[in-house]
Amino acid sequence: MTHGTAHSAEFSVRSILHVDMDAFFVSVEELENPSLRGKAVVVGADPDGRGVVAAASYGARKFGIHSAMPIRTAKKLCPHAIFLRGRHEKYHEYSEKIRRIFEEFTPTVEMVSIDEACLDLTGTERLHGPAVRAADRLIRTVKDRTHLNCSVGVSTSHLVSKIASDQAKPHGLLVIFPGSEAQFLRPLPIRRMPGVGKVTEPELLALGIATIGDLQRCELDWLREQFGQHGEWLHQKSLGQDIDAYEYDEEPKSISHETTFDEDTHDADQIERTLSYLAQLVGRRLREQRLFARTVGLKLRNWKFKTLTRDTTLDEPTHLDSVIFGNAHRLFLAAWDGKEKIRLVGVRASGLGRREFQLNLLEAERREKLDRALEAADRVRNKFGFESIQMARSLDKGNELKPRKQRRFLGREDP
DNA sequence: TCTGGGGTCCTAGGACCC
DNA sequence: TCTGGGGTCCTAGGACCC
Repeated sequence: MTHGTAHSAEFSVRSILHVDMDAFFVSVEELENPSLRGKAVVVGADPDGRGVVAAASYGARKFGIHSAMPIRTAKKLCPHAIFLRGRHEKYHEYSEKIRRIFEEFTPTVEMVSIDEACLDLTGTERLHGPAVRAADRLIRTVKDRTHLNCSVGVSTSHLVSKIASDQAKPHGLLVIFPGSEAQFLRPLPIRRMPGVGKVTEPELLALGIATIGDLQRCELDWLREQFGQHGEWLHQKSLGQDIDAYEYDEEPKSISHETTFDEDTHDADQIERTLSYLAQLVGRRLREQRLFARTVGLKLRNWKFKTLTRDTTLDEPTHLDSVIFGNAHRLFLAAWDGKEKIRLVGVRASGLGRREFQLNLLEAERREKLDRALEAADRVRNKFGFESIQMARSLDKGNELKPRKQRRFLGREDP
C-alpha cells in the first residue's frame, strides 16, 4: 500500500503548459510580407470606420496603440502606421500548424483561442523529460517550423501558467515550481488575474485590494459577502489553486452574428434587410453544423451605446433562415419605437441541439426535401459567394444582390 | 478615445409545477 | 383558505475573454 501511495503522490502534481503566440496577427503578416518588419503595423478594421484594433506590432505599441482600442484613435496616435484589415483564413492556417506541433508533445491540447493553447504534460516526463525541457523544445520547434515566436508558462495549474506566459512575453519561458504558486502571484496587480476586468478592478481597488497578495490575505467569508460566488472564485484563484478540468470539443452553446452600421440609422428598411441577412448567416451555420436552435435572440444597440437583448423560445427547434428571421423581426418590432437611431443589430441562436423529436412519416419526408433544397442552396452559396442567394427580405429596393457591405470578422489579441 | 464581433458564464426575478 | 419550499425553465442584463 505504501508503494501505491508513493506512486500516486508522484503523479498528483500536474504539469500544465500555457503557450501564447507573440503579436500573432502582426507576426503572420510580417512573415507574408517581410518589408513590414520593425514598422508600426496595426491589424484591424477600416482606420476611418467605427472598428477597433485587433493587433498592434511592438513598433506600433510604442505610440500607445493596443488591441481593443478604437481604430480611429490609433490613427490619431500614429497616422503613418501601416493599417491592415487582417486575413483570418491565414491566421487559422498558422493556428492549425502550431496546434499540430503542440500535439507532438501531448494528446491533451486545448486551443484556448486562435493564438493560445493549454497543454497537459502530466505524465509525459518519460517521453519528453522534465516540463522545462519540453517547454524549451516546444518554443524552438515552433520557431523552426513557423518562424513565429511564442511565450510559455509552466506550473501546476492553468491559471498560474497563463499568467506566467504573460509575464514571460515576448519570447520567453517562465516556470513556477510546485509550492511556489502563491508566492509568484503575490506581487502582481489584480488586473493580471483573468476574470478581473475593467469593472471588478476598480471595485477591488476601492476596497484596498491592489495586488493578488492582498486578495490572498482576504477572509473568504468577507470576499463572499462582497462579491458572492465571484468572491469565492477570486480567493481560490489568488492562491494558485485551480481545479478546472479540461473540456474537449464541446458543442457550441450559441451562434450569433451582429453588425454595426457605418452610421446610426432609423431606416426601418435598412435595419430589417440587415436582420434578414444576419438571420441567413446564422441559419447557414446551424445547418453546416447540423444543429437546431430552440431560442432566437435579437440584439440592438442605440446611438447612446445602450444595448438591449430580447429572446424568444420556439415551440419547435429550427435551422431555417425564415423562422429565425421571422422571430428576430417580431422581437425587433416589439422592442423598437421606430424613432431611436440604431447603431448595431444582432441575431442569435441558442438552446442548440441535434435533430428534434420523431416526426410522422409525411412530415419527415417533407422535412427531408426541404433539407436537401437548403443544402443545395448552401452549396451554391459556398461556391459562388453568400450573396448569390438571398431571401427576398434582404434585397435592396433596387433589387441589387448585396444587402450592404459587411465587415470581415476579426477577433483580437490581448489588449 | 468614442467604443467590433464572436463567444461563455453568472445572476436574478417570475412563471409554473409538485 | 391563504400558504411553504424546491426545482426548472424562460428572459434580460452584464462582466469578461480573445
